[in-house]
Amino acid sequence: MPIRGKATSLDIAHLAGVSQPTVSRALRGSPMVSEETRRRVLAIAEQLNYKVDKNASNLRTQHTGTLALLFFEDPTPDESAINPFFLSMLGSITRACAQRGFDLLISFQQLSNDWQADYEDSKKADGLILLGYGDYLEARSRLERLVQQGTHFVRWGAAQPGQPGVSIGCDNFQGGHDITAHLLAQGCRRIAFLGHASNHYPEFEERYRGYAQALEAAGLAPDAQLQIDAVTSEQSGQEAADALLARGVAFDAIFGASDLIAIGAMKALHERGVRVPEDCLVVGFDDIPLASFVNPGLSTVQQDTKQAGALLVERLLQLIAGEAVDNLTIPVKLALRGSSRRVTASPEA
Amino acid sequence: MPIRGKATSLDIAHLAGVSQPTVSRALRGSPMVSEETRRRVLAIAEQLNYKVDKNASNLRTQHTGTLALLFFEDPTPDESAINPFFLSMLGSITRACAQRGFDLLISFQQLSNDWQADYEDSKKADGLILLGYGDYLEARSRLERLVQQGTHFVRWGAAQPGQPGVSIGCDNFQGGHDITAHLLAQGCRRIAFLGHASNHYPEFEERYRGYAQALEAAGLAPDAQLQIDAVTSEQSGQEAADALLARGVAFDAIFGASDLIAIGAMKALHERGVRVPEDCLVVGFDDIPLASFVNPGLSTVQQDTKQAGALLVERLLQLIAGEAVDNLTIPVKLALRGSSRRVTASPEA
DNA sequence: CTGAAAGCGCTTACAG
DNA sequence: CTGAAAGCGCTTACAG
Repeated sequence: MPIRGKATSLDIAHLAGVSQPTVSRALRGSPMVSEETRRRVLAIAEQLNYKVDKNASNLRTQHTGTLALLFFEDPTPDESAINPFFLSMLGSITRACAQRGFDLLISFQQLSNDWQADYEDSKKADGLILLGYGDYLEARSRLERLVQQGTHFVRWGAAQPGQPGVSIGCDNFQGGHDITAHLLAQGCRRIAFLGHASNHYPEFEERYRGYAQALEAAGLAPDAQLQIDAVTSEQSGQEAADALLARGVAFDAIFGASDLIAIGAMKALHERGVRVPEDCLVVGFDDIPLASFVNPGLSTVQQDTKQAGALLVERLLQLIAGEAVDNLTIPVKLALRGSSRRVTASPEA
Repeated sequence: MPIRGKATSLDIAHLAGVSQPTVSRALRGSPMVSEETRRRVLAIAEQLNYKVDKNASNLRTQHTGTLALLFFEDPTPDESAINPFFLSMLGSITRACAQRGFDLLISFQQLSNDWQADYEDSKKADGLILLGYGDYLEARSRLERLVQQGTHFVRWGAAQPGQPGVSIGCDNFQGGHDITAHLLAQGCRRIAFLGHASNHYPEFEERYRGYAQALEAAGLAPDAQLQIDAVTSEQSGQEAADALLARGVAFDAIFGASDLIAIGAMKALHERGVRVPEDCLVVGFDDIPLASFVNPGLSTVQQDTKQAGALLVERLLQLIAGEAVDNLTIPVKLALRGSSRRVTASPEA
């Protein structure tokens, strides 16, 4: 038994009086090994605290048992500010990986100039999970390159026809529709939309389309004066709400394309003395943990991150196994709180 | 040039008309290769989109270029609820790793029964970063085993004499002292401490000791009636505050041993009609993002997670390089907000 | 059920 | 400056 350095399967073989391949078989639970031999090998392995060398076995088998998670967010000013929604996803993805016996390698793409970081090419991972709302049109060519290289990957985001690779996303359209219908049911007629509504941000665009359809179903036309661009950050939401106020147009509700936008907007309204929900209802999208903490609580569209993480991992594994995998859209539901509760009586904290 | 499968260094060697070791040297920037050869090799490698097989090179060199981050929290009821403080750490650790060219493997220990998951033994990582506030006495034997096995690791937490391995932590004592002194300066005399104050939770214990010393410096004695056990969660903080109220003892401030505890306590106070800060000041510890969002904003002790993450990685790398590394304590500072602002005039939102 | 042999794709002395 | 050789620690046909 070697004092220095970790034990190898050969050490165990010597001690057990068998060949090294037999040790390998015993350890991997092969049926081609007698019970007695297996027991002996296992006991010695345990005693030596032996662990299979992953590099050696990966090299031999040509797969890694590892998935890589790549965040490709727009670079944020404060680098520690990861979008809280993706943080929730991180948790569920980590768990899904662990349950299936895979390790997770994570990376933030801001730092890396070679985009997909070649995790799969360099045999560090069997496949990639892509997370992030950046400019889709910019990302698109990179996705195409991944497809072309035969890289296995799944992406969280709007599933659209003709797009490269496999996407899994929530039903942004339905979510946008339902939350808008909710505002309409509260009596709102002038609902502002804060967020990009272009094909650069397909998730937001879908939410906008749902918003527009709900309006039209109620006999209202979307008013361009009530839409202001914004990306997912509090700061951006605050600026957008300020810009909306500066336009001087009337509005009775704000739909933030993400919770961060909505929360930033609430802050702006508060600073200008516009009361939520008395003077203006506010809703968001995502249901990040913060949504239930702001005052009043933010009504929003809830994405099931637990299910999403599990599905991303499951589908990626299918892809790696060579199965065909389709895009997938996950249903959403509303989480209604104080920010969209029409008050008729006297306000209370 | 092979159509199927990734290119290897041998493929490149054939195409460049050199031996395979020469390709390896050229790619790794060895000075023992002529400029002309290097250029030729590099060009072909690029064209073939060649990437070094990490398993092969790791196996050969016997290190991985990967660090593993292990969360060992007490299992939480809602599994997606990772302590937000550690989430901030995750961000800064990821960045520090990337800057130094290391990959990060992450794992949540709740799922794994073999504790340190043997990342280093199985050659998946060169070293471990341990993150989590669990029961220290339970963790201790495991830390000892890691030391005994010669595993390289650093741990975030209270640095105490005689403890196994290297710990890096913030100055919990000073933080507890300073925030308590702040409350005293606001005129508080009956300050409750919500959180465990035993050696099972050394970080909390240190914060408690700082609290006690500040009280004593002001001529006050810590009152056991004003201390209630709690772990880091909103729920636990809420229960602790309820228990405090149930005791019927007078208090004019609450020091939550973590922000989550403090925020839970604020919720409990609010439900009982106790106003913050009019009737009772509240402070926490950590400065999680949520702290500035609750209403009123939570005064707290700020830990510099950016610096902490960088230091954890730096020290771990030193350890791996065989250097001696000491425990380290990072200074803290106060982040004062509305929850500890004594109001004399009329209250306002 | 077990062993001898080959090979995964690199890196690194060792010669020249 | 370059090549032939060895070997990192496994897994998997191939024989028996």
